[in-house]
Amino acid sequence: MLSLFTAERSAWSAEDAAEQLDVSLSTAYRYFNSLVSCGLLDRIHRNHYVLGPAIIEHDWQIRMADPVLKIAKPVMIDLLRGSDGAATVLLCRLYRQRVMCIHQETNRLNDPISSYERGRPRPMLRGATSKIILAFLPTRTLTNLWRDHRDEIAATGLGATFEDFKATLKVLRRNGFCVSRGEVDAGRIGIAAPIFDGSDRIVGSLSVVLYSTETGDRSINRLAALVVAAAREIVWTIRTEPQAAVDSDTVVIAEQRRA
Amino acid sequence: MLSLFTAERSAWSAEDAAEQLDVSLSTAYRYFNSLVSCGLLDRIHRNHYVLGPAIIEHDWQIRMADPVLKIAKPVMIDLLRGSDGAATVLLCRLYRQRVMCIHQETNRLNDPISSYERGRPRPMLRGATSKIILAFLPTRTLTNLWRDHRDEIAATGLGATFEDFKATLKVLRRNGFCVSRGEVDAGRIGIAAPIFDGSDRIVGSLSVVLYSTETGDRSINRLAALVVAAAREIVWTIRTEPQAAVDSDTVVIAEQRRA
DNA sequence: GTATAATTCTCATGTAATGAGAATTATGGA
DNA sequence: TCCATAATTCTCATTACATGAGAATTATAC
Repeated sequence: MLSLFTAERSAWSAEDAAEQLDVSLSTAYRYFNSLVSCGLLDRIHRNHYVLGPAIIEHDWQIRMADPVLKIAKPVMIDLLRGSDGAATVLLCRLYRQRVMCIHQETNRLNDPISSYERGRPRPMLRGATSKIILAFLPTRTLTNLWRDHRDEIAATGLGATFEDFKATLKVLRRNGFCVSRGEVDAGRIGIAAPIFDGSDRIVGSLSVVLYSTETGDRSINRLAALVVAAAREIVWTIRTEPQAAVDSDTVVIAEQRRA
Repeated sequence: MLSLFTAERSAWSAEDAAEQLDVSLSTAYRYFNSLVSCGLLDRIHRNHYVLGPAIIEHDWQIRMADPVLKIAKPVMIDLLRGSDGAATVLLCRLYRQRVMCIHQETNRLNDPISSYERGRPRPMLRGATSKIILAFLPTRTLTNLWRDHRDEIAATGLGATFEDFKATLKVLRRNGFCVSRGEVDAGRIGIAAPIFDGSDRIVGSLSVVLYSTETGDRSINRLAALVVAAAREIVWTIRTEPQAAVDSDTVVIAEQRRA
């Protein structure tokens, strides 16, 4: 039911929801009432239901206390310090065949470098942030992607055939990081490294976005190494200390490990 | 189930959840699996469940497309323009006997004036943002608040007896806005006006937070009038044009009405 | 490779959801 | 203030699903 609500359609009537979900009107009202009572939806006006305050509250909770973010944030802040000029560091993840930004740190608050925003779905096939994830996806998933998006894959230059596509990704995989130029936002360079879960499955990526005009090849190489190291640190910490991430001493522990 | 997850306890095991919810272990796993499959929860590690990516995504959707925010944002931006010096404009709402910030606009991105953050629960009894809401709560609700928080209410100076408490709120109500100094954040002044729903029930407030040192009495009076007018505009627009708020021309309509 | 904790599955029992449509309520306009 | 009407809630027979207990299976870390 919650997935009815999107940026394209932020409000629903009970009647429209009933039709969309193929349930009766009274069932739709029941669903709405149930979700309104726990705050996930809100009724702003007669027959207008929207996403509710519990979403906002839980998002704050994630920002404040999510174990993965607790680990990743200080690492991202360090990475930002290691970047010259304007930079944004992104932590993104795979979700629903899209790449979504989970957290960012930037040194340009007043003038955003990147179109990535927390929660915003981004293209799966463009940009270092996404391509480094692609590189580590299982073949089965790539097969599905190829079947559904072959024209777009070809258009991005990732490969005109499935074999080419896989070969391109294999190179990225061997490389361990990905550099892209202007694929999502013009005049930007993205450098990204993969983030894995405890079973070595790809779950996301860590990336830095910079202005092309401020970034030479020497910087790119230096930063790529920093990004890869930072991503590894995040992975390793999550893997070995998931419980510590829940505790309020996490930042201290992470700092000690880095020293 | 979702309400298990708070800033204080961001991760749960199935066993702890089962105990907390007074259900069997297999039922807890079922709940977890159901919520993980729709993205509201995530499993970050063996036996570690946290809030999931759907929350982040839906929060982005709210920020992008919520009908109330679409109406309120331009009004808040205008109000910010009418503020001298450092200022933050807050849109807050009542939720679960707390006041929660829904949106803010500030001219000090690098140096936050206010401890209010989107999604963060704030005190119900301190600060203009909350007190103007209190002023318009039904007596039944005030009675409950008095019963549960009488010492704190007295400590804030709102009233040593229930009658005093109600009298204080009546003054605020008559006033139509509230000014507070340093009640939530030291060295700050807050000026707030109420936001009502379509049936004239209090649902939130619009406020401006400023540095005390930058703000004289003349400014306060001028801004109070601006805040009250802005809040009224928001209320009126939501009430008369809820459908328009969903359409992408909302901002245009709101601008035309103000001209 | 293996012990063990975590997780999934099975099944009998118990509980809740659903749709259709009547009854009630809230709202906006005259 | 009144009233028509859309929105919402309620009722009830029917249908479907949830639950707990505990066995079976899987994943993980050493």
